Amino acid sequence: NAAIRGGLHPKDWTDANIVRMRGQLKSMGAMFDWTREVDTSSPEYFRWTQWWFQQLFKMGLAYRAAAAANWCPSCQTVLANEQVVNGTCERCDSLVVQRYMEQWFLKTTAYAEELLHNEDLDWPEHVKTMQRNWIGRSEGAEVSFALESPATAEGASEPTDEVRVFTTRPDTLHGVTFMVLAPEHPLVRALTSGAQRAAVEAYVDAASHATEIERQSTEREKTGVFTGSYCVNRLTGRRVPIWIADYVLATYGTGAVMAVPAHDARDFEFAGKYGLDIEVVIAPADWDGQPLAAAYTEPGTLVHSGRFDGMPSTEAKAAIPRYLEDQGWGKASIVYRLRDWLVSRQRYWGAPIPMIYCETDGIVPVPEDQLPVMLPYDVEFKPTGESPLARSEDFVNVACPTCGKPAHRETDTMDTFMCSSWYFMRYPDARNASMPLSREAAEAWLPVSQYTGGAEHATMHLLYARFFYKVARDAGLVPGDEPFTRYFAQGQILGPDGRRMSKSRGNVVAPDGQVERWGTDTFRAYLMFLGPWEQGGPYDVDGIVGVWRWLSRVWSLVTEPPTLVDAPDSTEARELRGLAHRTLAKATEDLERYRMNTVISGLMELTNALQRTRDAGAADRAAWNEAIELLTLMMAPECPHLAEEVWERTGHGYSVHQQAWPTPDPALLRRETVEIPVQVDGKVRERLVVGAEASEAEVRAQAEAMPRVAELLAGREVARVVYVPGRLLNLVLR
RNA sequence: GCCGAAGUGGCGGAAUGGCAGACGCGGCGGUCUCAAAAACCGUUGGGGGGCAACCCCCGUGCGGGUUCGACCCCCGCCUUCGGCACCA
Repeated sequence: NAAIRGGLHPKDWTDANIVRMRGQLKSMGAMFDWTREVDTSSPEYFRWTQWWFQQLFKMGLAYRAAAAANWCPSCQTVLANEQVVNGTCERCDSLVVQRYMEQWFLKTTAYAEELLHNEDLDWPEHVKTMQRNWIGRSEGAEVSFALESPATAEGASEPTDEVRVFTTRPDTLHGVTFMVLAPEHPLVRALTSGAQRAAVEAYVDAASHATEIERQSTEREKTGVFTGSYCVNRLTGRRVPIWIADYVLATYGTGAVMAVPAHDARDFEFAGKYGLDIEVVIAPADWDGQPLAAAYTEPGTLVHSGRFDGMPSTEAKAAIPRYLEDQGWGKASIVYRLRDWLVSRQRYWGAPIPMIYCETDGIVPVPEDQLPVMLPYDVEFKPTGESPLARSEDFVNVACPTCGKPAHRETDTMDTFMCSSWYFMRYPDARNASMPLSREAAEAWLPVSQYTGGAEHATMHLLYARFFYKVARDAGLVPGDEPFTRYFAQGQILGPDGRRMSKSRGNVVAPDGQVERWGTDTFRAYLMFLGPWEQGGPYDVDGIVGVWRWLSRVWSLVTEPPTLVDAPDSTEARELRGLAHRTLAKATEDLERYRMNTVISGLMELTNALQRTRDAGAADRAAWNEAIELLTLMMAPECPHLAEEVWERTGHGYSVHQQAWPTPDPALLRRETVEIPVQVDGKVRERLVVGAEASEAEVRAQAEAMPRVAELLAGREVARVVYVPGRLLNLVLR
């Protein structure tokens, strides 16, 4: 889309961006091993993305199925969700419809259970929670309801005599009074009676214009239409009307739900609105046999449930599915909210899907020695009504690898998430021309010990990458089970408009201007100083001059030092060394937690103290040199260029970046005296300087001797004394 | 709507049960300068009192709670941001 807007070919635009961003990364002093650079849009890389696709196909993890895509009838093209605005096309305002076509899926659900278990990963808890909720495991039962007369589902050849539903409440099965299918359910057309046809078709059409987010809104009023057909609850023999409603999604469970209005709030509301029966089957403890005023969703005792009467509902959740299984009417079942991954894109700019369709041999992978399937450069990539590659006859027409007869290539390309799901597995062996990576390289480097990326990737990229890694493991390519043992979710620097910087929004601000004006070290340190790394915020360079001033002060300390004398036991010398080591202790701790902003502020404080010492005229030689040396070492990660220069000027050899991170001296961390607040009834009234190890009695006596404290205590009785050594004293009055 | 996160001076933020506002920007006052910029020094949450050293009250989105003590923990709300499967 950016290329179309800019009137450029996507490849030229991408290549230009790569050159530019490579330069930006280097200008910012980012240190990478460039021999391992990977470009996911290069044939050397996407050859292996295609190899992965075939690997998944051979492992039975890739399959074709019909799936909906947003379709603009006027532009004749598939739209991304982002391009659909209020149900209409962002380009031409036409009403967007759902168009069904055969597309490729990857079986992410095959790994749902394993992906759910992320508790041992050293990742932020909120990201792990989001993933678990996204995968959304639900335990329940799949239950078969008998159709009154057989019906043929869309796309099926044989009629069926049942509708299957998934429910998390099998204990309420005897209270089913209606059934609801998703409007897209394949049986809808067959089950619709003549009298209901117009209403059902209108409803299905309306539902195709609503987004999934709208349909799942719990505030939106539930609507639905009766199909005119019935099915039978095998357990009770009850005749159950079949409805359709858009709050039921075709993509979850079986795309059909049984409705128990007495024990589900949504069903209760729906039954009330359409005058459907409400049958109580779980009795609350104090139930008087009267109709319920609202759905009762808590545990209780089964009633009107035949052989299960009197059973606690918690027990019935297991007993009823067991019974269903014995009868052949259903079974206990677990479903996941997670869906299989649709990877087909009807777009030009992507890795071609390396498959061939032959009338005789069906779906045939392109032979491995013919990979990569190249993406032709000279193709009309603007929207035309079909996949752009389908218009290139040279691309489409191919001999079947099996029988040699004319066949045609798949013309869809892969979701770019495919390319980004395994790139980190390529870094260990980026130039390997015979396989995606060797086992030796994988053993040496994987899994990734520290991964970093925005939390916006929590449920998609990070989950796809975990899926890919497990597939790679099962293919014997990589060690371990997880790609990223440790992960840090950085915040995002937003555009000046406060929204995410994005090529499609056009609000991207490049760092070049600031690097040019202030230099790399100032810009780097400023980015770190802006705020907590996991937080992010709007891009705003107003404060950058403060970092520039700081670095200028550091420079002046080195070029214009004080007169150095030998006075190692002076108070000033001891205080300077103590401050330097306390700063080091804090920086060490902060760096481990990636709190770069407080590392910088600590270094600024140390610099300010050094400047005060310098301005006083003279300093102890050893203490001064030690403080400057520690400051330089602590600055090396943030301001690598200035740190190197200072390192050399203070008489050290090359290089500061080859020094070990220093260790604080514990003896210097202890303060001899501390100032603690004296509180009376929780309010600070005085401050007291005491020895760090002073006892409660000692401190209390000193505090009570202070005139203001004595005044506040006059005539009152101290009921309680709270003393936290080194922190505070609190005198609580009666 | 659902899932996740965040709300602190004019601004970015610090403090994760113990002195709210470290560090920095900006503002104000000053030094230097013919002047301006830059640089440097001082000052800076709001309100009130005192000639003054200082003192008092209020204050971390809103309402409640726990605690000697709450920005921090608990309950309920509000707002903003991220994600919601074709932006990546």
